[in-house]
Amino acid sequence: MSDDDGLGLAALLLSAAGSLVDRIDEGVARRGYGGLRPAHGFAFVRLSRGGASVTELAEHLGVTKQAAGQLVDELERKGYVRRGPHPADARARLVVLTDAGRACTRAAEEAAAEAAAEWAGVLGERRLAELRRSLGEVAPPGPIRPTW
Amino acid sequence: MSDDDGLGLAALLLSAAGSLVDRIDEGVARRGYGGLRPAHGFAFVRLSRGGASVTELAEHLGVTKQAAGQLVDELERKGYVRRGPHPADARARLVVLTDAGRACTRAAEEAAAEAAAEWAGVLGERRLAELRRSLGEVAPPGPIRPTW
DNA sequence: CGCTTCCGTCAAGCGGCTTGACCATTCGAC
DNA sequence: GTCGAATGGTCAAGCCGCTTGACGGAAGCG
Repeated sequence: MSDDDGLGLAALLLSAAGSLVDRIDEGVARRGYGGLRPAHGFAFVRLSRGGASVTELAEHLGVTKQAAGQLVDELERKGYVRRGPHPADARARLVVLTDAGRACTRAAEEAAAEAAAEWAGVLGERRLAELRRSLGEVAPPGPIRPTW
Repeated sequence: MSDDDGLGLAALLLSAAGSLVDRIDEGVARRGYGGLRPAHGFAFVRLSRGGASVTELAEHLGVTKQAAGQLVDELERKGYVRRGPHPADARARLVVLTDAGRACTRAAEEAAAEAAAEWAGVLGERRLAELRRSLGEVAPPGPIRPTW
C-alpha cells in the first residue's frame, strides 16, 4: 500500500540513497580513511576538478560558506586538502587536494563502484542504466544537500 | 563523467530524493500545515496504521527513543497526536493521530501524489513504475533514516 | 517471589549547521 | 583614478536535533 503512492516512492528513494551512501562511506573507511563523513566525499568530487574556493564549495554542498570553511578546516587538519593562494583573486584562497586527498578520492570512487556493481548484480546492467537515466531526468541540478 | 560512476549515481539518488522530499514538505506547508519537517511525515505514515508506541516509532525512524519522544512531544503540542494508554501494556503509551493529524497525513499524501505526478509527466507512467520497481529491489528494508 | 528485560522519560552534552558582524579585496560607475 | 557596492573569507555566538547515560515503573519468566 505504501509502495504505490508518492510517500512510498519518497521512502524508497530515501532508503536506496541512504543505503548507497552508507556503503560508500563504509567502503572508504574500510580502505583506511576513517573519520570521514559522506559530505567530505562530495567535497572531494568538487575539489578533484582542479580545486575550488570555499564559497564555490559551499554552493556545491548547499551550505553556508562558514560551514564549508569548517569542513575545509577539518580536511586540512587531516591532511587531505591544502589552502593555497588563488591565482586570479587575492581575496579568495584556492582549496586543493593533497596526494592523500587524491588517494582518498580514488578510494571513494572504488567504494562507489563496488556498491554500484552490487546493484548491477541485482538489477542487471540494463535496468541499472535505465534507473540512472530516469533519475537524471527527475533530479534537479544544483547542490547535493543532506536529505531532511 | 560524474554521471556514469558510482559516486554520480549516489549524487543523482540524493538529489532526486532531496527534491521529492522538499516538494512534499513544501506541499504540506502550502496546504496550511506549517512548522513540520519531513521526519514528521514519515512518523504520520507509521502512526496512521493504528498508532504506535514511542519505541516502535523510534525503530521506524531509525533514531533513539528519546529523539522519537521529543518528536512526539512536538506533534502533541501542535495537536496532531495524542498519547493514550496502551491497551495491552501498562508501561507503554499508545501514540495516535488526532483529527488534525489525520487531515495532515492526507495533505502529505496529496502533496506526495502531486510530486509523483510531476515525475510521471517527465518520465511517463511506465518508466516511473519501472523506477519504483528497481528502487524496491535495491532499497533495503528497515528504518527511514535521514541521508547523511 | 525475585531477576532480568523492556517502555518511557529526565538530564546533560555534542556536532554540524545557521545568523550576524567584520576586514580585505575586487568590481563597476562615474 | 576614485569611491561605493559587492564579494571572499573568517571569527563569534547560538540553535536544534540528536546522542549517551541513568533512572523509575511495569512486564515476563524461572
